Amino acid sequence: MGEDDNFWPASAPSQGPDGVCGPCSEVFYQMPNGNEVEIWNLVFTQHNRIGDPPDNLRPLPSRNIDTGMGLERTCAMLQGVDSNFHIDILLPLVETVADTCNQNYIAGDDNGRRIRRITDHVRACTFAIHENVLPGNNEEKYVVKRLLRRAVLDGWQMGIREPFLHTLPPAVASQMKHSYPELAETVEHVTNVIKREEESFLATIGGGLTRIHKLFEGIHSSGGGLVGGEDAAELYTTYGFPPELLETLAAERNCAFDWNGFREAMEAHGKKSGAGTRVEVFTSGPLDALKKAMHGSEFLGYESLQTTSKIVGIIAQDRLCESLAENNVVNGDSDAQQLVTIILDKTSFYGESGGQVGDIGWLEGPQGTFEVLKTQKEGGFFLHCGVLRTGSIELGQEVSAIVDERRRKAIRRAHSATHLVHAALQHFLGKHAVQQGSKVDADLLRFDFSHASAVDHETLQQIEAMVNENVLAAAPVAASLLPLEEARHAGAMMLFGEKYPDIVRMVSIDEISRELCGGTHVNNTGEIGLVKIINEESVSAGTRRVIAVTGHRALERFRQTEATLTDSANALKVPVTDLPKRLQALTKELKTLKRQATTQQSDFSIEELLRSAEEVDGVRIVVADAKGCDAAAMRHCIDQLRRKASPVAVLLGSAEAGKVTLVAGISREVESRGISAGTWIREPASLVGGRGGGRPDLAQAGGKLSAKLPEALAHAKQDMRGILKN
RNA sequence: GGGGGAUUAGCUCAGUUGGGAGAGCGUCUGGCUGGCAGCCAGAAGGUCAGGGGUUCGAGUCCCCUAUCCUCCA
Repeated sequence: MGEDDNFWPASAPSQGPDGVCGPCSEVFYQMPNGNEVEIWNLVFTQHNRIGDPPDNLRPLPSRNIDTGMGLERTCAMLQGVDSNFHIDILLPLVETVADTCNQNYIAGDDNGRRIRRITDHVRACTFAIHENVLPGNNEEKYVVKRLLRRAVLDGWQMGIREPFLHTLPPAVASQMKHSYPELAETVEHVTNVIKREEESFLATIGGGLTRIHKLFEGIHSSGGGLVGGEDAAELYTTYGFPPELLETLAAERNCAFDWNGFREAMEAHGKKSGAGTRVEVFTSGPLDALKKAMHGSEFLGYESLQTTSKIVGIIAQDRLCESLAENNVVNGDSDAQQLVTIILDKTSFYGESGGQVGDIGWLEGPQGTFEVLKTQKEGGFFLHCGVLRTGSIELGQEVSAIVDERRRKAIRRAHSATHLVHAALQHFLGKHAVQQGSKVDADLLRFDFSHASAVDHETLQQIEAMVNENVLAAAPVAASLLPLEEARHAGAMMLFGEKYPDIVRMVSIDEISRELCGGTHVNNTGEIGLVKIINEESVSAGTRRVIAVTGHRALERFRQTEATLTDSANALKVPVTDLPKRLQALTKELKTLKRQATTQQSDFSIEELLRSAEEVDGVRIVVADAKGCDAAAMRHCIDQLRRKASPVAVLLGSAEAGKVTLVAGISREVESRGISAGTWIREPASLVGGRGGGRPDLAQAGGKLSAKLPEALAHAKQDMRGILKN
């Protein structure tokens, strides 16, 4: 057989993709009804495909046999049923789904397929959410979201308009309880997550429906009977409105749906999105040579902050070099170009990882000093990035590698505080509030965790109180190395998606917290000093973020706040405690004054203006300098004139330091003679060096030549006389 | 990581050649009223997400930032 049938991935040699591949043997079973089912595939992985043929299959250094047998397919075979969904542990679930959807399950029809899809998706999502993979916007989270939405859509197409998926996880948990009893523990949480996602998607559909109504109106008014692929793709990519649903709605209105156009548009979108430049931050070229020579640097930073180490690598401008001489010395600030990387055989510098920032410090050699500005970790190597400050250094020299102790201590405080915050969040919000991301800097920590809604002020205070209670308790902090299984047994916090080695490092804070963590910590929580949560916010749907400060930074913050308060109180000449009351009174007063000012301004002289009015052909013309009024006040004034003295044509202007504002308004009777305020105002506006326009009944303009205002007003008056006489 | 969109009253949202910030619901006041969203009249409530730019003039156009939604990887 050819590469089409007998190769994995199918047709890989000629069509790709690049990568490992090989010939395979597929095992088929013929069902009693004559259908053939593939139940097993054996892949003899032996090639690395590079580029197009010919001669594009290179041998792999080590070959292997990868084999997979479909468990459910085999069950179906052994149980003599025609589908995975009809085996003993899945059929009951299929039937439960059918009940929930008010359907009789008929395997062969459209709804049968929908019911099976819902069954599969809700089962997958129950497990995923149980493992704390929540529906979200990227990577595995996005997969969960798509599965849920597809299932809701299937429900919608069977006439369901309410959330229903969330009623199913208990059935999944009970069906699977023999092998996965732990599902029962989280089933309530899973239910809530699914319900929220369902509601969100139904809202998306609802919101899209009005938009789609407009779309159909457009299609009908232009006489077309086709929903364009572009439109469908825009609705989908922008608002998440599923094309299948749009097609159904189109059919109801006798419109066809352009699937080809849709797929083309989606492909274009995929290309545009995928075209994002993914630059390698660190080209490991020069490191590769080192990696061949040695395994990595030894890390001693848990025990000490200073080592005597040998320089084993120097990388400058992306190349390995022998030495740095005096012409490499940098004074003052350095840019990224000038950064040099030093690699030592052993070091106490912590390399940025696990959210904890790298250390800074100094390397002191016999002929020179090197300032380490950041430390990164690449493979097993610690990269000391920085600049040469004095003298010279060269490969093979011994240096004193000294970590900035004050900063390291601040980082340790923040890191241990992070563990305390994590524990407190779980205590008050529930087990689901697990870490999603974390950044630990000097006396500053940022912690993202799963939680649906904002944490209210009171709860946040309780969390902060508990953290500080644990600080005051001066609890001992200890780290130990132990097998992964033992750590799991001890109840250590582990994160989904993290790959842990067989031997892990567990950081325990008394009985308060146990986490697998490679970071550096205080010996005793009392060293943290104080933890102050300064912010709580949303990162994206389902994820919240808290930011907290510790130690010196906490103290600094209190000082600043205090200074701000004192300054404000001094400015208002009241004691600090009276500030809120005083401010409230002031804003109220300000508001009243403002209102008084505008009303006084606008009816400054309605009567006077009317007296100066000139009547032409039954219309009163009012043109005046409204000294000091802004546009809003003049509009108000025009309103009043129109109300009191129609028919009337009004043009007011005011000038102030290099700025002229004109407003013109005419009453309805005047407008009906074909006269427009917008046209009227044009000439005077150009006289003051500006332009203007507006609606027929009200127009606005402005310019810069304030000295020309009288001339412009005179012109306007003359103009209106002329217009009215015609 | 990248593409598209959104952000206007307490809530749901209107607001197009750029020219007077609106509706419904809710709140408050007064009056009418025999009910389950009772009726009428009136009022309060807005830094149009924030910042910059273009313009005589920006909720509206351009740029940046923040947040949320959405699709792709």
